[in-house]
Amino acid sequence: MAGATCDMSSILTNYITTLYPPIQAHPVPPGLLSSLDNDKFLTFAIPESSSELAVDLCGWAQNMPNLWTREQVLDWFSYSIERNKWDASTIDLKQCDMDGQRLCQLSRQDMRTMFGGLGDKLYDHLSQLKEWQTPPTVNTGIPDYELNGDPFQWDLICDLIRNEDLQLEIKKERDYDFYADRTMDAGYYSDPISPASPESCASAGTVPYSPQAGDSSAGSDLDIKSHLKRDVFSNKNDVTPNKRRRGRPRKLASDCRDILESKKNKHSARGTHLWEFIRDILLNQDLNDGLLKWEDRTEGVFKFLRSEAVAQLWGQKKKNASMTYEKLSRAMRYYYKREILERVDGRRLVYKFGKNSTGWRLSDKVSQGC
DNA sequence: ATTTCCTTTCCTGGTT
DNA sequence: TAACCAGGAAAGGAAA
Repeated sequence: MAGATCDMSSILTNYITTLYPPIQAHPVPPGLLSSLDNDKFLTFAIPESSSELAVDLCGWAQNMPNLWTREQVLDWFSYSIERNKWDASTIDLKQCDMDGQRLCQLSRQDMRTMFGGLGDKLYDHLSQLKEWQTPPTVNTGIPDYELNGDPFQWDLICDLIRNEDLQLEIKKERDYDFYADRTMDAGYYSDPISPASPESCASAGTVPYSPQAGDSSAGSDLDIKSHLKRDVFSNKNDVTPNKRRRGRPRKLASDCRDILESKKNKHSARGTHLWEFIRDILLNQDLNDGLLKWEDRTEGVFKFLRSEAVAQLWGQKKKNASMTYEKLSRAMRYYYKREILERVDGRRLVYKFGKNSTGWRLSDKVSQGC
């Protein structure tokens, strides 16, 4: 019996690890990892301007704005509205309905006319993105990281490069064999929905989706690489050292992903939301192992096949051994009100993604292994 | 220190 | 009878 429990635990652990691999599992330069374990990490200087720019780079500047689809343009508007804490009700969404080419043709005055006070901010942000999209092809002499196509790794780098001390660490490590002759794995493209959003990570470790596939931000790995190098190694003059980041310091966790997650979403970490956890299982059919299944893929209807096993998995992720389907389902029912889930009446163990859930639609992600 | 969000836990009562 | 559903209430943890 004990053995069986142990086996189950082992299976679940493996499952969790596979679905949400700790970032340490990937090769990260030793200097960087040691810095993560250092308390200094919590109080490192975060230069506002460069950090925000770095976030943008990691999220938006991976595709030429003039190549954005209408959906991507809308996503960008949405992101910008939120980023600037703008009252969305003052924006006529019809004005946002354009593709990237049209967007890039707008002058500052056009933006002002269309979006009022937000127009300047939009124009400036777009200009920054366009500028970052045309980096000089200067060989910095700095070896690349091996990212293994893992978006968490990208996030880690994005996070680290905003940190002056870590920049020094990186330089110290520049001759370390670890990076030597490494090349970038082009297996991942970040989601434009929002920089480092949960959605962008939904396909993490699953199936990279192609920029040609239509909806997502594209952009070559070379673009990103150039951006990273520029931010890490070229913008030293922009840095204001030892300025503490606003708000509560991030918790130092053994799981580096937690550290990264804390900045991505107002209140949640990637995969921490139950509905995202469920979604990710559904999108990882190879790992699903009969836990959940799509009843109607296009409508977002799914069914729990092994409800208690899913609950245990959720509990394992939340380090809560007492999680049950009863409790999990209560949390699921709270999503009805927020329209993240919709009721499916008369069907046991069946739920449906609602309009406020993202990342599960076939149009959201092409080729997610579903 | 406070507020907000997202659960988690417990519960009662109903349905399949 | 067991399993599940619905939702109220209170509380906890984390982040802002």
